[in-house]
Amino acid sequence: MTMQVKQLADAFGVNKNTVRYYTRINLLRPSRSSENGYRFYPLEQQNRLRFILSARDLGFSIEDIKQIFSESDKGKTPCPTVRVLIEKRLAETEQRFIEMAKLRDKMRKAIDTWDQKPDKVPCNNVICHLIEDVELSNIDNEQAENDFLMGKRYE
Amino acid sequence: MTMQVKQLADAFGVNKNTVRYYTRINLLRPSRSSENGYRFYPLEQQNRLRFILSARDLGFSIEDIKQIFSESDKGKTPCPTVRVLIEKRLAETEQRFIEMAKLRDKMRKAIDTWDQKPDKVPCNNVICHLIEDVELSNIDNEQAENDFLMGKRYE
DNA sequence: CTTGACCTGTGAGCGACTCATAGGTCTATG
DNA sequence: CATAGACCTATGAGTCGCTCACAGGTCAAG
Repeated sequence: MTMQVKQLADAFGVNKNTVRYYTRINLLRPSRSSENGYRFYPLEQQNRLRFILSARDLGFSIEDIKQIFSESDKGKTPCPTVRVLIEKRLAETEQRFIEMAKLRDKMRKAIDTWDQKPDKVPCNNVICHLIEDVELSNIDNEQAENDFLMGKRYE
Repeated sequence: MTMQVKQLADAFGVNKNTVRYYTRINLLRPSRSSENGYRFYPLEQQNRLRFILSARDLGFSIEDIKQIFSESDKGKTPCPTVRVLIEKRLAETEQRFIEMAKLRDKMRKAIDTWDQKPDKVPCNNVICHLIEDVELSNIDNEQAENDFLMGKRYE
């Protein structure tokens, strides 16, 4: 029932160094063998790891998870905190999503136009004309694209 | 014509620490005052910075840019390398885009279902039921979503 | 001659791991 | 009972691309 590092890591499909890392930063709190210092993770700690992985999966940061634990460990409900935190993380994720989409489109467009262009040797001030020409054809109407990319919230 | 750090940074709208960082890692190679060691960036180096920023904007990594320079500095055309590298970076960007989209949807869905749910105090094995219940309703048909998210390549 | 705006190099911090190092412990087999 | 090999330990460094802090040197203007 109680597990050592490798057992626990294998049971949850994570790197054993990740388990050690979570232990190091005090997210997991195994008991220790007084003989050899080995960590032992009882059921409670296994549940803790399961929780950490679920929260991570939902986009919470390590700091978020620490904060959640700091409330639940006192017997307080962490739910209000969780509701606030996820809104922050969602906003960040949406921002990153938009940035990825823009970058993706920029790259695709570049590759597309480069197909027609020859390789060139660098000459005074021009290092790679492919890259340096991209900006020139970079007239974008960002807001329209944003509105599209954002999609609709469930309502 | 030749510029010091702050001038250069201001001219291109970047942090002066970024200019120093690029200099530190040998992407920029200013001349130095023999008296006080100050850096001076002539026109050639200003163009180099412009290039770095364009390449960065297109999703190239610092290592990529180093590689591009290592060819252009020898007078060789960096274009074939550039064409190969951007395909790699595009693949990564697409991957990250998909991950952001999935995460975003997961978070939105969670927030949506949480609206109906009460706050609860943690009790045996359950730290935050909001987070721990998400997995349960996590039956997704990933591939269909992927195909949608990927969009079409320009063809 | 002091103020304040510039400059220098180096080292640390960010996030969330992941790996390397160097060594201790346990179990099974010859 | 010795040894191999699979486990364990702690700690520090590496990843990426900056960004900032520190401690101090330099310069032009009032």
